[in-house]
Amino acid sequence: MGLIAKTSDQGKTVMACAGCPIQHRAVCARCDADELLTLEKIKSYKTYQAGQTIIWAGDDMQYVASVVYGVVTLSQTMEDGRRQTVGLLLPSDFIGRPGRKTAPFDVVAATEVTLCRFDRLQFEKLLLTTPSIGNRLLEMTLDELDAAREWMLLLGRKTAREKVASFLSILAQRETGLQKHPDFNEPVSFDMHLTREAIAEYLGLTLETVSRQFSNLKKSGIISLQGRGGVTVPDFTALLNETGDDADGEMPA
Amino acid sequence: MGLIAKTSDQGKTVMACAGCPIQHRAVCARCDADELLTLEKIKSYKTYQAGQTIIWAGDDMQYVASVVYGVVTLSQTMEDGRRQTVGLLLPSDFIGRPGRKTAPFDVVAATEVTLCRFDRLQFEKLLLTTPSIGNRLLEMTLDELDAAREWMLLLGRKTAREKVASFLSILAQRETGLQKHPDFNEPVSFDMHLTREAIAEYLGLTLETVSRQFSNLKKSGIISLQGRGGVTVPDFTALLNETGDDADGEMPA
DNA sequence: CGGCTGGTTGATCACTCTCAAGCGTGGTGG
DNA sequence: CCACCACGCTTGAGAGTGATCAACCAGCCG
Repeated sequence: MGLIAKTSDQGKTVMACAGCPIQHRAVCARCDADELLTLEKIKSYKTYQAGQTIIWAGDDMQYVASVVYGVVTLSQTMEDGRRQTVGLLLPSDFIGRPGRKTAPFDVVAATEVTLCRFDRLQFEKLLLTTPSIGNRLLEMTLDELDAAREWMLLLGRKTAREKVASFLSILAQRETGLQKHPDFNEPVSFDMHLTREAIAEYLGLTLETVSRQFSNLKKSGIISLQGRGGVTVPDFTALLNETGDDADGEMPA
Repeated sequence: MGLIAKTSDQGKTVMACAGCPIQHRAVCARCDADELLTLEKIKSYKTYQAGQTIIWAGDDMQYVASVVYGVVTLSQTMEDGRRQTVGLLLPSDFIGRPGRKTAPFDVVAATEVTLCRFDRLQFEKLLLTTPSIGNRLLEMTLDELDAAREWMLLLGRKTAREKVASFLSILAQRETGLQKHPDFNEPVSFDMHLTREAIAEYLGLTLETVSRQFSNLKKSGIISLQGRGGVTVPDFTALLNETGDDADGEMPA
């Protein structure tokens, strides 16, 4: 990917911020050269395998981090094993919160994941003196709050079919980087990365119901599947019609 | 309530920040005397009647605001009328977001509500120069994000009975200002303020199901009702056992 | 008194869950 | 090389929870 990267003697990958693929969307997006230099001093990269739990709910968090590659989920588990995924973090999203020592949720690598980590205490100190980070973090947190609230509508009110269609349309938009007015008539293809079980945990369904809805959408000609996570949407507008959302251009702001 | 208050000639109530009941929890909690003076210049109070919609989704937001008295809900509506409440704002909670011009959700006064409003543009300017506001707002937003994610577990995975019990326990804690280790054996009484319909919109249920679950909890001796919103919980631990959450001390941080 | 609003309760329906069997692909070892 | 197993996925049958439709009740106000 044309990154300036090398592997240090501790086995941790070191990259220059300059070549970072998420530099213009991450928490550091508005930092100037000096500030980036400061961040470089306290950052470290770490890669996790698919399925690995990065932090367990209740654990101490020594780091905050940005997702560089891969998909991370935040999940909650009830005593009897019921699980709900409460956040889906894609590259440039931020993990952790200044001022909180313990993790409120399980943080799980859904695919192979690379994080850009900052020591939490040093990051907190930096926040006090660097408004460009604090303001960007506030902005990202407000966006995530809006997204969480959108998701509450899905969880509380949508049917299984609408949930699956919404999931696919959101993934399609984020994965393919569709902008505000994509060509709705072009077929869209992408990879889901997630298992049926992970999808079910996110949608508040069982994996069987998710599977059935995929079959239904396939039967309706809304999507087609190519083994192991591949999806093609021949007509994106048709998919949007299945989500239950306002048909007309309510694209993410 | 012992407030330094008077009504101006425009019919708007004016209060000094000094006597404000939410001063130590609101967005201005960490402001010094000078900063409060600046805020006083751009603030105005406004009261709304129960049931009134303060802002419709999509409307321009001229103000951001703090809730001073009353209960405010944020809700989303689908084309066919399905509605989901995605936020319950109590006194000291913050409405609106810097940097966004239009409201993403309906903002509704569930009870009579008094807001302390700030002109949005002036507030945004203030944010750039006053880290004590920005940091407090970040903190509050992160708390709301955590709360929203807790609610996602409720919406996605809990049974109707667990939802109603969770609602009551949360309300009990916020309404009575219970601290981390309240006396669980003391009876707790409070007022729900919300109609069955508003509760149902928040819990992702129908009002009939909510009503039935109240009846069930009453039959089980978990709660008793005294007409028009009054609730008594004789044994708070018994209520917590019905929420599906970890029984042991998982109090909000 | 009658209408209105919010709440309760009942009967039935349907969507999703649960339990269970079966399929396909990829990996391992005899 | 093929048998076997493991894992993720699909599909089916039946059960259960909550939605829907509907009647009724209580308090309030004109």
